[in-house]
Amino acid sequence: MARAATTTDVFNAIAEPRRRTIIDVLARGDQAVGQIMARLRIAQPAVSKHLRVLRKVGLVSVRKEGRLRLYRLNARELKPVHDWAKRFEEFWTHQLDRIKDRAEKKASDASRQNAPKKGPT
Amino acid sequence: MARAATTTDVFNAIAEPRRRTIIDVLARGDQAVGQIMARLRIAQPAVSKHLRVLRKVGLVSVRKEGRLRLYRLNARELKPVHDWAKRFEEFWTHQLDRIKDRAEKKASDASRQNAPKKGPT
DNA sequence: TTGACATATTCCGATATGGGAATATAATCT
DNA sequence: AGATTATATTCCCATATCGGAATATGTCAA
Repeated sequence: MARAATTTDVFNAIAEPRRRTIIDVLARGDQAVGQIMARLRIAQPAVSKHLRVLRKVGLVSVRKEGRLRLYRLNARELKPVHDWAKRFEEFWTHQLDRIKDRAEKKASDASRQNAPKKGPT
Repeated sequence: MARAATTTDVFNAIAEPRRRTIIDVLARGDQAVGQIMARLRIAQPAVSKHLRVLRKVGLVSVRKEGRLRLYRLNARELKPVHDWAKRFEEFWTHQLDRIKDRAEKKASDASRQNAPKKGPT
């Protein structure tokens, strides 16, 4: 198996930094491809390709207006990312000592399970 | 240019679901490769390879204990992910109407810039 | 129709992937 | 030393990537 497609899920889609930038740009309001192109300073086909990926994972939607394609962010698709990352928030917001202690305790439990030779205490 | 390496940054590293699972497992305390292997139900070389990626981006560190390699999560490296995703939190926590309105307003500004022909109102 | 503009798609190539299989390294035991 | 256990590395390959260049599609204007 090779690397999962970028269109597999949101996590894969946002791995590419330019796609995150596009998301940032769209967060300020719907934009046409040309505008995104201008902000990102990358060629038009590249922008279209990135937008396609974002569309496939549901992060953006398109609407036609004249010859323009206005893209809209569907930020709710980012919730899984936020939810997942949020579970680790305590690791940098709380003072670290308690976390470290807890981790060390569990760690010694773990090593005891697999390496009983290296006696505890 | 091809796709960025998985070791380029945290966003690329966590795109792979098994690596996120490893992170989840390590969040409960340090673990040896064998334990991770058991939880993920994937072969040992695969685990080692994933751990290598996580190490390269600083998400985990290793410590030797006998023949074991105990891996520890360095969750603080996930802060950028959380910070980035958090900026969109309002999009799903607040009631959507205001957000939508704001987006639509900006959108019409945008389209007016590039497509004055399709004059609004 | 012809032309200009906005965007999408196709083709190309260099590159990295992730898993499996085999092998290497390291630590420990007998 | 030899055997066993734990983990890492190497080799292989099918696959998808991202950007660039070229081209296709679609919309509006003269």
